[in-house]
Amino acid sequence: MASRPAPTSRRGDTRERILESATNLFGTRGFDSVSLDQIAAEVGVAKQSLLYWFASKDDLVQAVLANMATELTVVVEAAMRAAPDDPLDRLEAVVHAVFRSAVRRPALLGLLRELSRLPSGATGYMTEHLNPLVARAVAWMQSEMELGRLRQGNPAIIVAMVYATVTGIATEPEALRVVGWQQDIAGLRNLRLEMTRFLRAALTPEKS
Amino acid sequence: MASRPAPTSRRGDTRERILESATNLFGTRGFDSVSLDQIAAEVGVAKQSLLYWFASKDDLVQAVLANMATELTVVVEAAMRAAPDDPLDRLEAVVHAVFRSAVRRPALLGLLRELSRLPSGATGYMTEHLNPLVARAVAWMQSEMELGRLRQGNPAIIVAMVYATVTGIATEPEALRVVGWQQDIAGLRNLRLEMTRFLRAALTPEKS
DNA sequence: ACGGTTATCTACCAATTGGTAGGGAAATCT
DNA sequence: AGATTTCCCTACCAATTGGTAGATAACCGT
Repeated sequence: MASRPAPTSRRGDTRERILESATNLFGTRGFDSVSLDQIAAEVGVAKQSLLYWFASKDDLVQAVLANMATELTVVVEAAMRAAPDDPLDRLEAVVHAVFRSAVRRPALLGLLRELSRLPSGATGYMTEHLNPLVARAVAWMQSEMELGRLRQGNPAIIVAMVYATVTGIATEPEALRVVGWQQDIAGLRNLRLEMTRFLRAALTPEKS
Repeated sequence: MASRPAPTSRRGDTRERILESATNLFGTRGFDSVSLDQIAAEVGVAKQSLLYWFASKDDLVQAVLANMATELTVVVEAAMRAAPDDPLDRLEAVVHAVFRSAVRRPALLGLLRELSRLPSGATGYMTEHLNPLVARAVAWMQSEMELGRLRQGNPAIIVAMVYATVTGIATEPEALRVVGWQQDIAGLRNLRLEMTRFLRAALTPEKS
């Protein structure tokens, strides 16, 4: 009685497909709002298959976060390396890269914002994971300030502020729709340009 | 058999106490993550008392959002009226007021960010509620731009960007802690000043 | 003093949650 | 070939979820 359908011939990418779906759902709807059943349904697999690959929901969350951290790190570092030397140009390149990633995959920055809701254990893990990236950003900004190539200020807070601006814009399309922004290709381009000008203006050194 | 404890002599403020707790919990932990039992426990009342005052969880959410919208509107409009005429000073005053509210009550802006997760029905309701406020902000910014008293740009997007910056900073203390910010009174003051300088720099008109 | 309204409670309930137990097909190893 | 491991499944389960039913006590106007 060959009643059970053959394993649907999906190649051994189940684990990655779970991670993919979980990332998108967690990042857009929040951790608690997404059930294992929903993820399983989207992947097209039984819930217990999730629990085979990830021992618990917490484990899955952690894997998703780790994934996101490395993905983000790769994007930022690649943009950083390829960018010109002038700090404003460089910042623009990084923001552009992150923004493009976020548009293609809104869950990416959404996950970052979800961190505040986690039982603080995972937060610690993540900060540890992202700390090198953040520390380098702060150090870089500080040194550029000292060279007078960026506006003076508290580099740590300013890094946080740039992060807040980009993340907020990228993860809250509602806020943009409320002010009447059109979500099409032209609108997206315009948004990016406007954001770039905003950040440039915010960070350009005062001509002393 | 006077076994049941007398209604604890709490004055008829149950409804407001429910709204208060619900606002804080929803705003900090998210809608789906907070159960009616949790709210009831915090208020010190049976869950069915919540359902007496609010027919369903959705009703409660809606009431919380309406509350938040008016509260925010009051804060912004009061600051707007009391502020000086210069647009940068005025913006600073409004940001200051909103920021102070948000620090005292982190859930306020947190709720705003939660909107993206709602089943889009409530989103529509909220945009309708907040639209006047937003529309006036955009119109004001546009006219000031035309007068050359603010940096030129797309006023709608810039309003959204200022919102994103302030909201992000106010609702994501984790992001600040990652960059090494100290959450004390001095740190808070410093944060506010730095944010003000950031926004001023971003919006000051280019000397043509 | 009394009938209705107001406000709160206890007792349930069906659905959903994250998770366990264990079975079976297929691939891999010896 | 036979044993073992890998991968996914069906069948359950206890706890929690939002919500219903209905009782009870206090208050209120008459």
